[in-house]
Amino acid sequence: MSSCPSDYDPSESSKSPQSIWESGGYSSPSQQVPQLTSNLTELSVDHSYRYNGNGPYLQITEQPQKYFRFRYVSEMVGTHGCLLGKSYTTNKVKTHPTVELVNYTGRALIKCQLSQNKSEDEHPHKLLDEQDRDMSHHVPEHGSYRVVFAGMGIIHAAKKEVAGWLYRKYIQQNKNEKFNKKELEAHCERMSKEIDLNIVRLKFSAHDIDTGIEICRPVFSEPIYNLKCASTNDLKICRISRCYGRPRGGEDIFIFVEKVNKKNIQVRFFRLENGERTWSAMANFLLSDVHHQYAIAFRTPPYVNHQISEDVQVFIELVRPSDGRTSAPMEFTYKAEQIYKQNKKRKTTSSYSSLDSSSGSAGSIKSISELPAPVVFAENVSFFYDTLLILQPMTNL
Amino acid sequence: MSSCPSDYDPSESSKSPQSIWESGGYSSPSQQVPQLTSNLTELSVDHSYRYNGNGPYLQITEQPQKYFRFRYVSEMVGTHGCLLGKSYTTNKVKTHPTVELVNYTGRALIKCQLSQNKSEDEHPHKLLDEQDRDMSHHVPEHGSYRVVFAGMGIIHAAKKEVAGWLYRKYIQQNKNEKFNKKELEAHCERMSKEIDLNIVRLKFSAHDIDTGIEICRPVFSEPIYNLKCASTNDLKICRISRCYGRPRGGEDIFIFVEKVNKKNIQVRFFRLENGERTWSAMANFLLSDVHHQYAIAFRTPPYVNHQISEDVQVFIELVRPSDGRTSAPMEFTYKAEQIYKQNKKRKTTSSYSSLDSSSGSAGSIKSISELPAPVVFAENVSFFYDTLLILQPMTNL
DNA sequence: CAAGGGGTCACCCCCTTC
DNA sequence: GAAGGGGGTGACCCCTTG
Repeated sequence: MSSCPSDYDPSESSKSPQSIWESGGYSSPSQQVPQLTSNLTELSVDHSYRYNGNGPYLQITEQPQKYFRFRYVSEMVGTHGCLLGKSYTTNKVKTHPTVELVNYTGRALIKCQLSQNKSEDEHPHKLLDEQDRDMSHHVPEHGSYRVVFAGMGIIHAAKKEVAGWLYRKYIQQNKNEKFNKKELEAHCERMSKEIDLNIVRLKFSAHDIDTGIEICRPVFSEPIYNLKCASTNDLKICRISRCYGRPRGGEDIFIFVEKVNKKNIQVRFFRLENGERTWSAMANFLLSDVHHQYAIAFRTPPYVNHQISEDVQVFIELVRPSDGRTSAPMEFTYKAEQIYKQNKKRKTTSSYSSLDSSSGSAGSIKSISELPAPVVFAENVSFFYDTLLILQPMTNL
Repeated sequence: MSSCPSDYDPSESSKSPQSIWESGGYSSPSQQVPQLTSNLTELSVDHSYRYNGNGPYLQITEQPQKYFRFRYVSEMVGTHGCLLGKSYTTNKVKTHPTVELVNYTGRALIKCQLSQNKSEDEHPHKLLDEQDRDMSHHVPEHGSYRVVFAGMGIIHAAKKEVAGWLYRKYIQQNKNEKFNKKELEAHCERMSKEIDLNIVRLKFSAHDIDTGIEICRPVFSEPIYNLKCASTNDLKICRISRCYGRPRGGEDIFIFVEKVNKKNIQVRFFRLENGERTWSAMANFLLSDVHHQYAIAFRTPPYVNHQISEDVQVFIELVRPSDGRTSAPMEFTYKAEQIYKQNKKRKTTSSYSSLDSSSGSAGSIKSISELPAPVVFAENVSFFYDTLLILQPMTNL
């Protein structure tokens, strides 16, 4: 297994408790390939595709995009775009998941199916290709073993259908065995809860065109996450109420974010120097500061050094503890305070505790060029140069 | 009708296109009262309850609360609280909708049903009282004609069931008539769309205990709005990113709000002097500034006078154009700018157009006591007195 | 139309307080 | 536990833009 030449190594991912019920066989009702085996532990036909150094193998040359919206059948009235290739995210040229059969000369059938993420078992969701078939398989053209899977969609199975689907699958694969109906139902019910309906992988397999026997081990794509789910979606900071602050921290910032789970979200500040994170700190907020999954009010963390003599550019990102995933970072600047800028190192701590008198400003911004690029509101800038009116007379006193 | 002594006047509210299908009769399957009439235009039995100056009448002595969450049957597993009286919102003493039969001496049956808002027709939603019956009716104790309706809930009918409900209602009320099935279905389908499922009224009626005949005109409560609906719910500003700004406006503020509809929401600034709104202005924002129904980023409007010499306390409120309803106001302060405070009235307009150099502060706050009470974040205050550090050295130059 | 989105309906749970 | 709320989720239904 570890000798598989694919760049994706699924070796750590076949420990699902599902295996005994799912087995390794394919159960598509509409496929030409006969039922291969109903017991994965035997691996009786699997010997043929053990990679031996120069045998045929499948290679994914274009991974699918990482995030995609899984659609319910009821949403399939029109079209909503298909699964694109990963490189589309960077270059704007549309690609599609692509697989290549290497070291093979005969005719072959390349199939694509949905697999679970934590195991290699079939996923209850369905692939929908352009022709509205529920399973997608392509014959490579003569001479080329590269197959582009264009026009695929991921059809979200209804949650409550999953247990029944597992049950029927088991019955069909174990026709001769006897079983306790109640027990099997309960088991399928439990198993259905183990399947993550918001992550799938593409499983590509190559088959002899006549016998249907697998030519080599199947390959699995990188996981595809459901774009419309708060636990797997893309994290994003959409807007920020201000993108500068004092090194001492403790200031309130409001951010607008894409759907998050209040119990599974953090806001991290970090500094990047030569590509390395030299400092990081979590922003402070309570569960109740997460407003309906779409906005967060938090307190800025203090920077490592409160007495910086120059502005420090840092970044803010969302972090989802459950999977460690982070959002694209937003820029944030810790503004050097005037007294430290001018090398006045006098102690000022005592004045912090005074509440009764103060004059206020939002920071100590000396020049518009020090400000981070206005990532969200270009108009925010007006906020700064307008205050010229106020401070000029004062400094001229 | 206008001579009805009830403090609620429903005279403008019986113009629904539903009338011909719904008619004025009651169609509860479990009631003792026989079908009265199937044609409201006749009003054949209605003469009995025409108020003639000293006849009996019904009077609502406690209106129902204005906002209440309508629950689906599926949500009725436990209990989720019942419909309270309107005065509960102000005093914290629990009351319930209450009605009184005046100028009557015999025994009577007082019933409560749900009616639509724009017409007096029955509402597809159901009343659920303590005993889980789908209709509520109380007999007044001897000597007292005041009835307290406690323990009622409003059961939300499924939207797709409404057309069928209308259809069955019509069939039952017009047993002898012949009709075109297709046409009637289409009509009911259309009619069902006219019923607002997020507003109901309570309809109280008084009946002779033996004959079931109505003793007087029924009374209708003030409308009750579904608390969980973005077009009828309570508007609320939950949080604000800052509650002060410059008189010229144009500053960005983020607010967290309860569910709003982006096409049906405005942010209004206004000034209150001796209880009168002496100034008001709408904040500026685009549809895209409303973030997923729960947050709004807007630009402050300029105050009527840019050159105020003293801080001006105003208010911010949400406004829903569709029904004119507003949220509780939040305090906001237009801070007088330093130059005008010190009576320096020199022209400074030319410097507005300069972009290349500026030094900034958020305003010209001179004293913490000028700040509005911290409505949301008490800790916001630290923001101000901390800046003491920055400005003090500058003004002392 | 295609390709993306966002909102909504019902329903399902989860908290708090006693 | 019940009572009295509240928030989140699956499935579905729309709407913008080109």
